Amino acid sequence: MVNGSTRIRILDTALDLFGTRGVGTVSLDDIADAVGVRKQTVLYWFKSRSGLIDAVLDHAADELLVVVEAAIRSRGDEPLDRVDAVVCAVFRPVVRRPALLGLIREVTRLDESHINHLRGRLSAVVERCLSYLTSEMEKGRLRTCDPMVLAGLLYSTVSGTGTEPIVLETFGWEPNAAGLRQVRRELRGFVRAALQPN
Amino acid sequence: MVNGSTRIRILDTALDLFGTRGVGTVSLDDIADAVGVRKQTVLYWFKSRSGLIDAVLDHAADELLVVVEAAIRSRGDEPLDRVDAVVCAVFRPVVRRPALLGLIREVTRLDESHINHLRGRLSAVVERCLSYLTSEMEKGRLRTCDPMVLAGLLYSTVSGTGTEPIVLETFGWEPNAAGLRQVRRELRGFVRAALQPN
DNA sequence: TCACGTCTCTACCATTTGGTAGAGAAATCT
DNA sequence: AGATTTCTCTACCAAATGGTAGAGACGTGA
Repeated sequence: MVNGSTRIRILDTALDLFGTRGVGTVSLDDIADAVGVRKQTVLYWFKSRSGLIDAVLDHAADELLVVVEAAIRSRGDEPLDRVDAVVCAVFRPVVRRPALLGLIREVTRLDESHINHLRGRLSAVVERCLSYLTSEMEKGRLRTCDPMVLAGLLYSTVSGTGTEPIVLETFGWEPNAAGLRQVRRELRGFVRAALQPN
Repeated sequence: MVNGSTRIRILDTALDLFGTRGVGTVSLDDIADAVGVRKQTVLYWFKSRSGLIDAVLDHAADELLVVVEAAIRSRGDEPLDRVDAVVCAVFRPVVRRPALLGLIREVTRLDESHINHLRGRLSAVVERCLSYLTSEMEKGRLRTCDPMVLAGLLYSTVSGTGTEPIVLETFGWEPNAAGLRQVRRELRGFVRAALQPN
């Protein structure tokens, strides 16, 4: 009953492949090869491709939740600082594990059942963010707007920056450590400017 | 030598399917079925799957370029208004042809040759945008920052909003005409606030 | 009328896909 | 030791994939 190491390795590898190449284009054989195992071993641990996808989504949600929760609690009272902390927190996986946000983004290509699965896992954090944004707007400490759409915009901006290095390269950006810091700095400035109360 | 109608229909259908379901998960049979024709007809018009992909990317770039070029010229001198016009212009396909931005976003999943192909088609517009942003920043009429990264952020924000309705739904958004207008309004406000000179 | 280019079709093919069946090694329990 | 559970393997399979070969229908120009 122990081990789990093979299972975990499959999960990690699948997350990377799904996130970088897209769920639909990665076969069980691809994953098995990358892990160094046969496809049938993958099917032993996860009863079907669809089951594996759900498990990987769980895995990704877990990783993301930890990061975001920690960031929300970390910094003081000022809302711009808190949002900034979350932005930075979400930006970290962009550097360390690009596949993570790439996978979340894949949600658009999945079918209803997987979408609902992931939604269930993320709804708690979403609720927290929304009520936080709402209350700070009411206090006049954030630019007033529709918090729901604002949250979506924030997500899009951060996730797009992280998951589309190729697009940024088209705009002339150079993909190295210094470039990444630069992108993060501008991203924070952009978000800050967009949220400033008027 | 005339006709072309079948070719165009294939191109249009492929754009829609590639853009909404992802390039990697759409087969030639899928496209042929949707057009109402056999796979071999598709392969008559485009010598291979890869050739079709390039042709579809061209098709998409054309459609996008027309829209953006028109918007850039359309409005007065004030940079915030111009950027706003471009945002609205890019937002229109979001409503009318969601697959268009979805396809552009697929670039991340494509291989080098297709990426370079698309880049070649879009580089002119990108250059124009960058030099415009730079000059307006120098005149102090836009918030000063790295124009390259700013352009990337703008793209991410608009494209993310348009291509991830499912994510927005997770935040509670309702996908109907009124909801779309709401999203566009907030998006414009968000961008305006982020670009305001300080 | 005949030849030719245009367009779509049927018939195949080798490869890859997700998935099943079940054998065999190794550890764990009794 | 013997029995059982855990884990990975080989050997298949039916369906779907991108692609080739080539026939036949169609209109157009000479």
